[in-house]
Amino acid sequence: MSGNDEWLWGWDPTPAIVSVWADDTGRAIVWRRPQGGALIREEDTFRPWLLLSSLEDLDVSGEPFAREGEPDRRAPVIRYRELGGPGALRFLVSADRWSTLERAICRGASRRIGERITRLQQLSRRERHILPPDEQYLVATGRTYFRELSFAQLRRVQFDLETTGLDAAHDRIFLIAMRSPEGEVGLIEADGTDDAAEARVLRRFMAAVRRLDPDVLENHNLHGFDLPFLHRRAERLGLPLILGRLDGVPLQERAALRGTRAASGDGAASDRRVRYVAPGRECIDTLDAVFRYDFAVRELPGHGLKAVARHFGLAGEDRELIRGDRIAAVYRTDPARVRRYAAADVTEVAGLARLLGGAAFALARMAPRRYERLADAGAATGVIDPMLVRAYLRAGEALPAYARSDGTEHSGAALHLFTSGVAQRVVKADVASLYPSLMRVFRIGPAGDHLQALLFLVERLVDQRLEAKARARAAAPGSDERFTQEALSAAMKLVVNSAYGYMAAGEDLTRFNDVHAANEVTRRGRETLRQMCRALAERGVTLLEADTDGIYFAVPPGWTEADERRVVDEVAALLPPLVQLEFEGRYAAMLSHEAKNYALLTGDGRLVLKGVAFRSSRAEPFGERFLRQAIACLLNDDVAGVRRVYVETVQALARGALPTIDVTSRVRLRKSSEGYARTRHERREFAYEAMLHSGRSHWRVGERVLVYRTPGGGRVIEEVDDEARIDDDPRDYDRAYYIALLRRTFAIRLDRAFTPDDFAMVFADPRQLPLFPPALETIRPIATRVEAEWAALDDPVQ
DNA sequence: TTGTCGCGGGG
DNA sequence: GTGTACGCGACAA
Repeated sequence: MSGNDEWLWGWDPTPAIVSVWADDTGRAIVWRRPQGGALIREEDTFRPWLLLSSLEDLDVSGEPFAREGEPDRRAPVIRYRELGGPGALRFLVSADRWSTLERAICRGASRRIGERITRLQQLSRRERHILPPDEQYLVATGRTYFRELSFAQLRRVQFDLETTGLDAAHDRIFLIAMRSPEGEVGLIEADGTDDAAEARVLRRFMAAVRRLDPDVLENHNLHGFDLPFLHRRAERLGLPLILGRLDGVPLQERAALRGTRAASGDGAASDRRVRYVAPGRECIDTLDAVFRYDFAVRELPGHGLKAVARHFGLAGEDRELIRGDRIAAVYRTDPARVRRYAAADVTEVAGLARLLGGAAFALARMAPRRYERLADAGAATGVIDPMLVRAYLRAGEALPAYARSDGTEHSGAALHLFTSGVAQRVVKADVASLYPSLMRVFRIGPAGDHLQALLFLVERLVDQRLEAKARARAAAPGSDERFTQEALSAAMKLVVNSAYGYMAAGEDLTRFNDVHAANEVTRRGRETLRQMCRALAERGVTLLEADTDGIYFAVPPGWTEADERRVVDEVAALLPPLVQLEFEGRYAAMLSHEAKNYALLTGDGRLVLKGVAFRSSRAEPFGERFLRQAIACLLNDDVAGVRRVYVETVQALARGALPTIDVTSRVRLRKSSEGYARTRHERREFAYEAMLHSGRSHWRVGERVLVYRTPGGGRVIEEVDDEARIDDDPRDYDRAYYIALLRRTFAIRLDRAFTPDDFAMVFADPRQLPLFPPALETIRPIATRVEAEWAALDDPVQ
């Protein structure tokens, strides 16, 4: 083990920390659950601290202070240590409590700059580095969460509110579902509709939280809906909302960009955004995990609980679905349905949290931050920055000041479209973790990081990740150990892949960002991609598309998979060590439409669509289905089939044979009916006109509807969750409009596959031309070289 | 047409 | 003492 592994994992061995609460008085409360058993609460103390670039403010403050370890008769409570190295923030100043530091430094600073300052945060960011108390504690002690504890040993409770609406100003909570760590679902229901009944629900909820005593509270959109709603209702009812482990301490606020708008004292909405904190417990929002997941994978149909649970196979066959704005009404007539619905919610959340939550859990073993902060932080600024700060302080080195921008723009990755249209025998090759590899090969790290701590983190985490993956493979499937090692591996991957993003982060975001270093990484990346493209082209393949770290190319007829692998290996051998080009997959055919927009046909006949041109959640279902069918024919070299699909779709539309649902698109109403009434005379908007035309003169902001065009305007179909009412099928849609739309927005996505004349023939109006003109037989899909891209292959990289 | 802003989710 | 994505639609210029 390398001595500097402290930079990765901290150094204090205290196991099983499940929550930390620290305050300005230097008191820290640490909750631990060794081996997943009984909870232990420990009191600790620490000296609140900050970093300063000079001691001048302390000097002029008149407050006695002294270097650490230096005897002084006046026994000052403020002590400092001067850190080494070239960094600007070189004085680590501490006191027995924060207010002592604040008073002294602010007094001095006020004198120095001739302006009254009362908070240390008011000092220029160049002059100080301040962490919240819990992070001061974790950085100073080298402790981290969850040592020797598995995810399964955490006590996690899920809860979900059912309310009469979305607006906490007048809607109420009438039911709360809870799921215990043992998997039991309980319901707390209102026994009336007045304040007193709702207050009883809240009190029973607080008691249940106290009794179950979870380390973690979870729900989907917990920070966006449930906690703010609870907070607001409790405030209205004059009830202190105590969900944490500190006696009598209600929910606290913390600033968070992705939080909800805080109500200022007078009740008016302020610009400040907050998230709520329950001291002693960690509030984990599965929506954050879903975002983080989909950011990398980009596969989810939506981010809502129901859609995600279904996507991951967590939803039961008989999952109860109720449209959001019907829940309260359904509860009055059929409460059992709402109970099943709420129970399904908490059950799915528990599954989702386990499925996607491992990475954040593992991150909390590394970075000196609370688990709930690591779950919602961006990986670069939220994880790496605290780790680097801890590394520097551990090494006794000063932190650099925020680098002033010299105006250099950040330059990005390369993207080349070499060929558009249809290609057969397609291979995908890519470099795993290109940017971290380039950082290692060329020793590219931030200029201000003279300890090269970021490079050290990347190198050690790449190695340790291989070990974690091996341990995961060795563990029994489904076991705790397997889960833990996979989670560690995922967390390490997240950190490694964020190292580049960390350097590219905005100038005030991180201590060590460096746009020049980031640009050097992308420049090397572009160079490497270009080198791979050239080397492949020299070996007789047809380049199709190259993006950042991956290349699609087509091989000549007669090549076997062994030939394909051989060229990839040959090209891989030309690259720097550590930059590993891999054979990623092979496909029967590809339709390349635009850069990042293409369709692939796999060897076993599956169609994979990528890019907004082919995957749009807003597209009308008939168009989406047409695209899938037509592209499947096209990639199977069946042009007559493309024509047939087109003709059939046109005819079905013309006859009104398609159900109405197939021509709808999904919209969200952002203006209220009153709001739209005010602007309607200036500007008519289709979705609202469709509402009015359907006899819906009142709606709520945020309501989702399915809209479609009729000859006179438009109409709407309501949705029950993601399911439309299938009995709502008047088929009064504007047939000519949808036939035109089919060609204008869907057929056009196959235009790269044909010459203009052939395209006109394949997609000719079947009502004016023969359905299957004989010339169709001779039409073959084409591919077109983008000559400029090929020519530029030999240019020097910018 | 082009640029800026806000959303994504929850009942 | 907070800090992202990315692509899209709505709206303003």
